[in-house]
Amino acid sequence: MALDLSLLNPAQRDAVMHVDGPLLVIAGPGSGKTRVITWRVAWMIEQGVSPWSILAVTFTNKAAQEMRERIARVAPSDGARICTFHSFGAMFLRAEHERLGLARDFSIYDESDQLGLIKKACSELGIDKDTLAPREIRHAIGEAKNGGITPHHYLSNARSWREEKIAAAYAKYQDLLLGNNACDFDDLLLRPVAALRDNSELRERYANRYRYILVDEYQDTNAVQYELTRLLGGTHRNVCVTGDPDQSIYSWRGADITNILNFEKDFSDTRVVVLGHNYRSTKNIVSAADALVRNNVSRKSKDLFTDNEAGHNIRVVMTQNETHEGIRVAAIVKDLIEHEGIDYNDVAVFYRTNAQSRALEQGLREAGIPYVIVGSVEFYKRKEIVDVLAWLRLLINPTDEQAFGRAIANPGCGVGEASAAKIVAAARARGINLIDAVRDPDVLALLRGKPAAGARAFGEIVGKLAAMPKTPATGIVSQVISLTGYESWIMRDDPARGLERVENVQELVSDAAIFDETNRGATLADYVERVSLINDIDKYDPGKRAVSLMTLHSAKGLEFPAVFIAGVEDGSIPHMRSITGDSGNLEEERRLLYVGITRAKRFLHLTLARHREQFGQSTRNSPSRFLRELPQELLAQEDHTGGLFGVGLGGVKPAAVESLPFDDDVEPASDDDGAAAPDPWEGADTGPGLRLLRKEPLPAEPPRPEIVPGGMVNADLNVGDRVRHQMFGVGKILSFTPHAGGTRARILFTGWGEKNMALEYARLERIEPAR
DNA sequence: GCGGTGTACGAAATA
DNA sequence: CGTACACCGC
Ligand SMILES: Nc1ncnc2c1ncn2[C@@H]1O[C@H](COP(=O)(O)OP(=O)(O)OP(=O)(O)O)[C@@H](O)[C@H]1O
Repeated sequence: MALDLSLLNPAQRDAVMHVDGPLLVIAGPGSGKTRVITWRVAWMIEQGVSPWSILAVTFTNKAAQEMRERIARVAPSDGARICTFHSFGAMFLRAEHERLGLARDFSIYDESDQLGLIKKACSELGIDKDTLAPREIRHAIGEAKNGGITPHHYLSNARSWREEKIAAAYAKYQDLLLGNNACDFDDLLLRPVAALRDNSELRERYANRYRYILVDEYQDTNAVQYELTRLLGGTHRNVCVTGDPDQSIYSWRGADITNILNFEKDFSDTRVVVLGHNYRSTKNIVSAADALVRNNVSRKSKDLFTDNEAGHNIRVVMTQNETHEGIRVAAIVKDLIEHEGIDYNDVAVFYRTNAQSRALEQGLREAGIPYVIVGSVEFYKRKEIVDVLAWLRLLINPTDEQAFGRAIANPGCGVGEASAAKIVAAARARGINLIDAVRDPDVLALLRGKPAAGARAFGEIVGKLAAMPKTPATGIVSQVISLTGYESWIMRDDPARGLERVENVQELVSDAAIFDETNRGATLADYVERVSLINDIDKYDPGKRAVSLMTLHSAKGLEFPAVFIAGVEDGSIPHMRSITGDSGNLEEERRLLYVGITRAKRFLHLTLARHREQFGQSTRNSPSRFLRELPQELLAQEDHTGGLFGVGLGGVKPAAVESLPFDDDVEPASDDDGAAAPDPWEGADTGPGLRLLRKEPLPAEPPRPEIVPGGMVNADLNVGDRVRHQMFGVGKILSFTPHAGGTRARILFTGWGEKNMALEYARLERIEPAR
């Protein structure tokens, strides 16, 4: 148990043994930062610091989990809080919910919940979603929240009609969140920060509780996380932050690299430790990474070196398309396993976007290579899972209208959007929650026919579920599935993929079971909270021998003996949006590749596909510009395209490829560009020829038909008339559209937004225009 | 009003 | 290609 500090180098030891006062550890990749953090915590505990007073914040749940385990192995660390910023926020809000006017079991809204709420806000405010896209509003709100700007603030700074609308939507959105007893991800940080800032008693209490604070990946903290760190640690100043400006890859999420650059100013007398000795990778890999990142101009130069052997060259594998890329990767994996003593576990494949995993998976699968997707296209985001979770969320927080809407629609029970809205409105009006509302005879009396029967059935089920014990979580989860008949509904609703989706639902039950197992005494609320904060699922079989697939972003902090980076092409790495758009940040793309490269211990492969299917059509790609920045003598190029990529990268002719195990492939003859010739199509489409073909601006749209065709009962309605609707109240007619068997009217209702309805079904009542 | 169906549009990364 | 949503029939 005792720590053997001789296993650390002098710089690492300095950092580990620094207990009181601010500490900044700038750690190059593979320099033992993780080791330093875990040992430092262990050291503090050994020095008599109570684990209870330690707060270690990591960036991902995976990192938190790993750190918890590693610390537990070297010190009795029970009681230390090791978590992400967001779970700290959630914990804080739960503990302080009362003083913050929040229900204890508030819901945590993810992006799609947010979008739903924003749409609702727009609709209630009469904001047309074609003029102002809900996504844009969400983006604006996110940005505002990251900068700590309140709706009120936003409005007073609004410079345009557009910004005023966004301000209104922001305010409404915030209201709706409140009404639903919900927080979005940003609120999980913002609300604690506001509370700690405004309440010194609270701040002192928390600062006293957490007398030692560690923040990992500090280069990727945003303004709010920075504020939180200062609020908690500003007084006692026992704050240790670790990070590497060269590995900052989250600026798109508001991460601000100046947080780490200014740490020394924020905390005077900071002890600074720089770790530059890489213990992870071969010389060739370290040199390549170092050469690459030196191309970043806005960067403080920093040394990265290693005593490890030179190792193998970096293989640059050029393939024809993404399928071919998958096949080649699989072939090399097989070769590594057969000839290099590498195990499946030792191999990782990284890519820029989740969508790229498909072809790689296929290649591995067809070669019989086991793999796992780490942080996959999030399990908890699949429709069938979201549906079941909506039921769970509703049971925990019966004021959650988003959850209610989803639960009542899935499985479909004959209650549509409008009837659901009616129940919601009735609940609001009566000040009761949604579960009570849907079981209230007076509320049910507002509906008739199919919706009424459906709502009654729904109410019975949800009532039964609400009465059940909420511990353990698994019981309720399976009850939801069986009582709602969810699985048979899926099979009926989507026969093609029904089976797969049923399996996913089953997997959710196992996930809950694992949760119950590892968190004895935890409730359904705990499970729902965890699910809201984590988007990856506990796999059954963590020790499974398998190749890991993940995005470059989720690779941060990990290491593997053999690494593949797929799609090293312009447009992918760097991503298209960073090349074209002005918001793009090429340096961050370079850092992303840097992070990927430095995950490799011994074998590194960069693969390229000449063609890639995107949106159903083929694109042609050039090698990543970053390849030219790597020392060419460290690269071993392998062309499996028959010269489709043209001349070698960086102007160096491809070296005669060493005899490779895969040369017996039949390569289709190159049917297009020859080796040195420029692509015949490239550059041409920007020529003047095409510009002449540009379409003339479209003629202005013909005026909409103003008058109702067809002799309906309501035929005397006109655009602009005010009408009353049974459910939506008073509204104004915007337009009519003829359709088979009658007429539809687009009507703007106050408080409900725009609705499109068939006149023969909507029992509209005309109100005399007030003249 | 509900639910089925056709189509227009769209995906960078994560808590 | 896959999905979200607008549209239309009942
Ligand atoms: N003093 C040391 N002597 C030998 N090996 C070490 C030493 N310190 C760390 N290592 C090894 O170096 C590797 C990288 O360490 P670690 O994962 O802590 O790096 P890191 O700085 O967290 O990397 P990154 O910032 O890239 O995530 C690990 O395999 C670790 O065991």
